[in-house]
Amino acid sequence: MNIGDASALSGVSAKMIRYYEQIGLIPQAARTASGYRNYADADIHMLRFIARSRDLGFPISEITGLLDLWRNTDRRSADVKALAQARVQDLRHKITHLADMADTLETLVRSCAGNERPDCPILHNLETEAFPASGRCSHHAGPHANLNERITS
Amino acid sequence: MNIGDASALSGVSAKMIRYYEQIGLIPQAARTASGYRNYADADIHMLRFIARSRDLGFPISEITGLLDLWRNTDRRSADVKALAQARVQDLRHKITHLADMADTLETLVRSCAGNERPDCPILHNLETEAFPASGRCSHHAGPHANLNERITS
DNA sequence: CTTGACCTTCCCATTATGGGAAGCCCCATA
DNA sequence: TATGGGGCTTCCCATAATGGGAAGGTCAAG
Repeated sequence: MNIGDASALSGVSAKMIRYYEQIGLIPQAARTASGYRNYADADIHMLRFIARSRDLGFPISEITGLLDLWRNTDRRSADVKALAQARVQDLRHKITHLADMADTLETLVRSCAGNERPDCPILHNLETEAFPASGRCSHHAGPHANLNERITS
Repeated sequence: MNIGDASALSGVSAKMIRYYEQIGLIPQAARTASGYRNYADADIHMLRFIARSRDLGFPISEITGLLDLWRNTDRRSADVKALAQARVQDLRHKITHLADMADTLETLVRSCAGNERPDCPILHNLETEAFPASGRCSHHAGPHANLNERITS
């Protein structure tokens, strides 16, 4: 099966399949004589597993471990659970952060007349709110600080 | 005042100050004879405004407009409010998405024994959950689809 | 005058994804 | 059989915002 079919069946774009192969998330695909990648049903299965993992917020760096556990029939379900739990915590953390921003902004929005006059508490807040206080921080984020995890809608 | 002082006073890293200048978010800084950037209090003010805007989740692309409104004393507060409202909506949308993922994962986590045995409903779900259904989508995200908005903690 | 702290520019890395070009391959239809 | 269109290959580029680090100039204090 060519990469186009694998893509259609797994829901992972051909671009991404090649990328996953390139970064070593999935093994090198078999090739036909003319160089076309060739996939079997087991590969589709794996691609779907990856897609679903991405959907649930796992970064690729964690999916490596997830795939290892998946393939290892001697795994301990506790290990899987631990990975998932960490992910949930991370998600909750991000949600809290976003909700804090949204709440603050919403409060400001409600306090703004939203008319033809120029005076606006939103701008006032942006202008004067304390900087060393508040949640602002410049320290290095952890390995999973990014939020671009299959959130495309 | 040199860039280091401007950074300390505004809370924006020197790297970012240069970057903001480079992409045109802020005007070219004045330079001393030897080429050092020179900042005045008004510049610090502007940098703080930007930092606070980032804190509240505004992407840089929107801060341009925010700065314009800030400087324009003929502005209508309605325009500011509209920008902020859109931002709130966006944040809520992202929160919903993350919460959906977290809830699904949490359900799976709760159903997993987490012991020495290999059987695990989490892996089972990742393996078999339908792909065309669920929230998976490959369509292009809008201009503000990224979630990397000063979420570093 | 030296030294160390600061500044400059330039390049690179990050995350996951898509766009697009140049060129080869394969099959169906004329 | 020839040809065309669609699929495949690799390679480079862009995204958003941020930091790291190197090579080299500058400034101020000792």
